[in-house]
Amino acid sequence: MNLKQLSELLGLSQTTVSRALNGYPEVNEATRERVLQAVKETGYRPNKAAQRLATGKAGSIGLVMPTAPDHYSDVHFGEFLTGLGEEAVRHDFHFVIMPADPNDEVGALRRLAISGNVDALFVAYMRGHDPRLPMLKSLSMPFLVHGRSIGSEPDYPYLDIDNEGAFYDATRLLLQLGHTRFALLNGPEHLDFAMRRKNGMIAALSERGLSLPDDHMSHTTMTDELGQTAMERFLQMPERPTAILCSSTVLALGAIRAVNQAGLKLGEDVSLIAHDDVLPHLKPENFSVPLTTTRSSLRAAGVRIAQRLIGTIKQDGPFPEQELWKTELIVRSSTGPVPRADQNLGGV
Amino acid sequence: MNLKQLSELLGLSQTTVSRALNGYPEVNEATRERVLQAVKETGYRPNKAAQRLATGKAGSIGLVMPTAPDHYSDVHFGEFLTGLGEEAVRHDFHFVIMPADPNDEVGALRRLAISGNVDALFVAYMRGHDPRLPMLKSLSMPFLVHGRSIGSEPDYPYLDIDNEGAFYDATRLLLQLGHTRFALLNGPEHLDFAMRRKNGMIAALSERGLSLPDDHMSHTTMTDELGQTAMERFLQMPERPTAILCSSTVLALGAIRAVNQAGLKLGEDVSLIAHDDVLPHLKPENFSVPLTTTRSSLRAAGVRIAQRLIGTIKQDGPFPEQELWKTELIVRSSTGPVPRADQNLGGV
DNA sequence: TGCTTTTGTCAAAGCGCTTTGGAACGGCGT
DNA sequence: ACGCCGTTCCAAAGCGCTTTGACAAAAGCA
Repeated sequence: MNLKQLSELLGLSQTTVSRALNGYPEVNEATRERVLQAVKETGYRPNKAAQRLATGKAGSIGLVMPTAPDHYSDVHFGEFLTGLGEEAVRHDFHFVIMPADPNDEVGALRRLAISGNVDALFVAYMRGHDPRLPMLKSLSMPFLVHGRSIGSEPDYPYLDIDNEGAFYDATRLLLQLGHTRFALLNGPEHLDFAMRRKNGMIAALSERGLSLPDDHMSHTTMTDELGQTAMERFLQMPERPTAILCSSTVLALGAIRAVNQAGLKLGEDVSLIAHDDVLPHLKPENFSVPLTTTRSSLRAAGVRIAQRLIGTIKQDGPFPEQELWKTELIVRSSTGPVPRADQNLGGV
Repeated sequence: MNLKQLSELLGLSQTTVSRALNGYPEVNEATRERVLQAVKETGYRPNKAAQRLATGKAGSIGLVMPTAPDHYSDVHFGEFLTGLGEEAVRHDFHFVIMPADPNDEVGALRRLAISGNVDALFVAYMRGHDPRLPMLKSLSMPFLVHGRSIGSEPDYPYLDIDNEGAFYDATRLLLQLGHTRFALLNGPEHLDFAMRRKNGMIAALSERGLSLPDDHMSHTTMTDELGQTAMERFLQMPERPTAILCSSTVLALGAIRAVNQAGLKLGEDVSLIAHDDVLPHLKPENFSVPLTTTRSSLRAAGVRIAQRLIGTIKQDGPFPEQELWKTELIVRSSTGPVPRADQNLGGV
């Protein structure tokens, strides 16, 4: 069943049917209804290839999937992709994926761009001075990045959350509660978001004349096991930290296991604030001690990025080039005043 | 630059140029050379959409990417995808990916099929009685599965490795070395390959009148941390197992850490055989005690699957419908005779 | 030499859609 | 009655490629 057959069936011209389908104003509402009805009955679906040829739009956005262990072992990426996918399906867009050796991300991105299969590109997992950025800019194809890249000219379209602000605020809260000995469970060190969170934390600390020694930071892939291991190390320190910042609720899950196994009480002996990406299977309010968090939905970011990308392709715009989402600081029970015994002991 | 312009430039007809490009025989070799040369100089690339429209082929294969934590936290999938991608790039094919809620895999697969964006479908991570299979069969679109599905009618095209055989052989080797107390570090219980490996192991054991109690099996996502945890549990048993089978070298990595930390010697106190997917960053011969393995390259499987899928689409066939790859049993130093002290103690 | 094959090339007809430039029609004012 | 406008629809021209059917030119055969 194609447009021609459908239009013959309806006794209309192809033009009219096409316009009815694509929401053009110059077609009678009654006619449009009739067309829509016929589409339902016949199960007509426009041929994608023909649409692509006629419009010059592929209806797809490209992304290269790095096959490095770092990226894969990451439920966060899955959650984000789900958001992207949700919105894409809604507009009948799809993703073209190119698996690539992590050493050849730039090349893979270029190949994807010139393949003619995509209208726009998307990248994530930004690093400092990210080499993909100059490449994308030279490409004359719309693109959007999730996150930012420290050290790069900030003249590219992005969506990011205010990582510095989030961890700055979280640190301030803990400082106000009297804590002076801090530690950080962070994501992989080379990733932009991890750097920014660290910076935000350090900024707040230095306002009080405190610093954060290297051995009080852990940079790992964000799994619960690694969170536990790192936390165990912190807890074995002679002057163990009482205030922990944590880049993910997944890391926090492990960290809290370590706290419990050490016979300590979360929110009393140890205060912890985690960043909450709103993962559906891991709700901070359901932890045995509900978690104080900085919150920003990863899935919502995916939805928004898909929206902007698709909007740009369809030229629905204009969209803001750069969006920086504030996070919410939600106080629950995992934070409390510094324990009496640890007061006035001075910072690390 | 399009075909028309290119042909005018060359003083040839579009037909001839098109034929020269697509390897048809009825064009003079000298002419073909000339065309190819011009393509290089002008950087001409055929318009994908037009090709799709003219040929009816999309030049792409679809896969739904489950966003469940299980699948993501899996370097194995990345390695496999790399193989697929390698071969796809070679033929200028691409993947269309649809991220999907794990509860809606079947629906996502159907949407992908009717979207008109793909010529063929690919699925992996098969489970028993997999509900995707009947759906795919009803679809009149070529598909290929990696793995098999216990409990399903075996009338679908697949590529799988002989998981039963691999673990049967591995178990026999350990039995011949005198071991009687076994344990298994396996992948997620509901996945077909894990079931088959367990079955192969149990088959070999029962030939000697041995069995494998539930607490001597661990079913987890295949990360090194979880391998370590599970192994620690095995080693704390009053009659600790001396022979370990392991579904991945990644699990083995953690397991061996546990062995070392318990002050035991691999290949002497404990023998271990792991399945080796030939992950580039984890070579069994580079372990401090080189690992005895059952080997089958996951990347090679990816390449082969892409070949078959692309071949089917291009009707290059015929390909065998079902392929079952034998694994190699490669003996290195992580296996040795049962320790003297543990001899004749009887199986679990 | 005249005849049939083979070889190398071409013009033109799609593939199924979007979109441009008009045309038919009714309602309005004069 | 006429001309003019806005609305609603249509015919036809692409989009860039593949492929069919035909045709010259070259080659093989008698």
